[in-house]
Amino acid sequence: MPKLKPATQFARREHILDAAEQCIAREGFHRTTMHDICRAAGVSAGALYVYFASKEDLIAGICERDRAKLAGELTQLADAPDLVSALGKLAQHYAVDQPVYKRLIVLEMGIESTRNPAIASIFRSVDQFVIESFAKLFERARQQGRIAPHLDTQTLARVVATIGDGMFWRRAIDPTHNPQSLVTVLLGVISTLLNPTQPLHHPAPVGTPMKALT
Amino acid sequence: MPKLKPATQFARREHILDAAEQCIAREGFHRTTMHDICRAAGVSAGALYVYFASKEDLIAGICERDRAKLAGELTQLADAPDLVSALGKLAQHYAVDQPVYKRLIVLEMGIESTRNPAIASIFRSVDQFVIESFAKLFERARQQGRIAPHLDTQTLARVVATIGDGMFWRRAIDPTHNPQSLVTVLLGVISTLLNPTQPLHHPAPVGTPMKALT
Amino acid sequence: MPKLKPATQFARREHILDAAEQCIAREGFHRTTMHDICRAAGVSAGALYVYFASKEDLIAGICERDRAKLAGELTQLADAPDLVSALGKLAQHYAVDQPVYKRLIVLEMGIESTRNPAIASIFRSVDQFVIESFAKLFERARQQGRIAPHLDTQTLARVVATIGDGMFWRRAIDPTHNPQSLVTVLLGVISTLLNPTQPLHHPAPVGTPMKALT
Amino acid sequence: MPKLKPATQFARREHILDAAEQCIAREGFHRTTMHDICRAAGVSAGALYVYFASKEDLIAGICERDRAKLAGELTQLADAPDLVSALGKLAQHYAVDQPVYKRLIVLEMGIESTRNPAIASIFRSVDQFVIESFAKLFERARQQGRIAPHLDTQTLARVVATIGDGMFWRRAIDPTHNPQSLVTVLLGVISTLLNPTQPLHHPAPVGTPMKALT
DNA sequence: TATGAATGAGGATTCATTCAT
DNA sequence: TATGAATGAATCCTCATTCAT
Repeated sequence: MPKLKPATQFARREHILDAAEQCIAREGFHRTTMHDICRAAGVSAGALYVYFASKEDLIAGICERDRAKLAGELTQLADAPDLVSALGKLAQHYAVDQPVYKRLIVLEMGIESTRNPAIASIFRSVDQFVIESFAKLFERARQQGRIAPHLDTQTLARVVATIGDGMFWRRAIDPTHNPQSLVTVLLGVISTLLNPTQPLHHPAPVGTPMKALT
Repeated sequence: MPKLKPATQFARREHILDAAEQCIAREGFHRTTMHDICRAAGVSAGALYVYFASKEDLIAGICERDRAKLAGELTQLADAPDLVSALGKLAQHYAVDQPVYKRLIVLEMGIESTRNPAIASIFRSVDQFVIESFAKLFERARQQGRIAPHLDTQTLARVVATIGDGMFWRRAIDPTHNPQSLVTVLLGVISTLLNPTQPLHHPAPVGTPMKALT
Repeated sequence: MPKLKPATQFARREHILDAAEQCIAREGFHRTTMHDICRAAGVSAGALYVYFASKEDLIAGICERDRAKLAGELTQLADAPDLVSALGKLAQHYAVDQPVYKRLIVLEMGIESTRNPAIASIFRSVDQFVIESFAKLFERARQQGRIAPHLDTQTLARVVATIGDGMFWRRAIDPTHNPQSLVTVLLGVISTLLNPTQPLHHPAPVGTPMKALT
Repeated sequence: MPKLKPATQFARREHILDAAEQCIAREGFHRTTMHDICRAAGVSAGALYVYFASKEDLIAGICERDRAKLAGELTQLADAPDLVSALGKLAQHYAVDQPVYKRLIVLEMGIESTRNPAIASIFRSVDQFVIESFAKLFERARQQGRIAPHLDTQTLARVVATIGDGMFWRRAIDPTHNPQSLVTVLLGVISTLLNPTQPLHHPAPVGTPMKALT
């Protein structure tokens, strides 16, 4: 048989990853069976193994794709003129707009990263990249006099990342959670950390969907 | 053997739960086999099933015990004279001193709560109890003039819980994480939220082990 | 401890056998667990094993008791003045009055006898005894001129036994079955086989409970 | 493998059913393990579960196949010109020629039907069909003047079925049993019941193998 | 004797992966 | 490439039996 066009191959792989994400959000990595994924993707077991060497590999594929997307979006953040509003858009996207099932996948990934070296490598490198990006962002802003934090920018980055983690966790795990109001408050907190002289709790308005990141 | 003394039965149950926690922290709920747990507890399969009706039941037992302990500790918090230092001790315990494997169990629980109604019931009721406790605590402190937050105490409670979630997540997931410094900063943030007029970043010193809660 | 009085021992054994019969009628030999029987008898596992060395032994005990009773009742039959009415009482007892669960036990026994040598020995010896008893009964009646069958009495005995088997089977297996009417007809059939000259289908009336056999 | 041809699938299913029947005749439904059946069929556990969803399902499959065959053969009986000889062929097949293990399966089925609703439904519907078929057969023969029974045809049908049950039971359970002679006698009995005026015990000769039904 | 907790081999079933077609 | 039947080790759980108390 003639080799499939790379574009078709890529599309099929993506399709399988999409189906797998749905299954995994519903059941978790380890209760999702390859057969579940085959059914969800409308693909035979044999076909699935053309695109992924193993279940491990498929899970890694999901993580890689998700984290690459996050990393890409962070890169765009570097050019943002208004730091706080850029962070607001990011928060809006990841802690409000994005469907819960995408958040659940990230939790699965995080936990898996404590056990699975392949996932750990993907997950941690992106996590460090995120923090480094924040740190650079903050450092540049500080040098340009746009922010004047009391904390060093490394710590600041870690604080912001941790607050983000909290929002993501709660978004995924708490069905009674109202993300919007919380995001507003926490963005205010971050804003104050960046510029302690500014009055507390008058955060830049958020809520504009982050088109570019969807 | 005649009927075991309730104390012995309880101790044996606890022993199994301890062993199961170790396994689950290492492998997760679904990759941990009953056989693993038997081996870790030094107990036969049959004996294990004397104390737990099923794997589900054992998992629920772990969650219940863990959450009951948390709820108990929160109850003690109500009598704390100094709110911020009490929160500091709590944070110190859960985000710094407690071994990482205990934190991983909580992550497992949270994720499981999105899929397993029995776990959901345990997890969410305690989660709500935590937030309610915070809210009451803050409300009382506010009425006594010990704090003067801009936010309503309900929102404040949810913000504090979310920041806590972030610390717990990072403690569990990030091996490069230095919890102590982060806790100090975030406690400062909370302190400022409670009393916006106070200067930022001079939080009450933390680091004293939380004896009463261990 | 002082040895239990033999009467008490016997009573306890009987009690366990009764409980076991109930369980086995409900679930069959192999789906009945020793634990089921313990619960039904209100006896601990250890106690049960005082009276029966194994599950095999308990099953054999049930069979032995049941078959001994049957053999005993057949022995009484030997003295019956009216052959047909005596057979009628027997049929009435075993194919009409006796509770279905007792019949089910006999089916279990029969099947078990095809696989389990211990049961086979018990079951077959009594089965042969039954047929031999019938044969002798018939032979004596024939010699006394009370019956005048065309068939030899050995064959006659086997025919009667087989017809009995059919009634017992149907009684146990068919919930829509009306045993009374069938017994009447089949007793007529047997009556005719014994005395072909007598008019067909005016069997001796049956229906009187067989007190002595209960 | 691409999708197996339905014929192949059917054949493989039949093969498993055959193997399972052998095992079950030897050990009974509940002492036969799926592994036994796999070994007997030369098939892996996974393969077996392609064809049967569970042990229950496999047992139901055995019952269904067996009972469907019986029902089919009864249907053919409807066209028989000579009623007694047709019944003779049936008896010959089921109570003489058919291997004992097939008979044991039916006993297993019957007992299982008292506990397992799925089996009960299969077993009882065919049992009723058998009796109804007999009743119709007898009723037609009576209307055509070919028989002149004293009993109503419904009762007659139940009597004949019960006598059949007796023969089947004995064939399965009694290794000393000589089915041929008994069948001859009992067929004579039935013949007399159908036509009480005819002389007793000169039944139509039986013994010709029932080609069409094998 | 009696208790019932404990043992551990064994049973039904699942599922990642392979491979003949 | 794609199919899906087949493999078989691994999983959860049961249960006849034992034995320390």
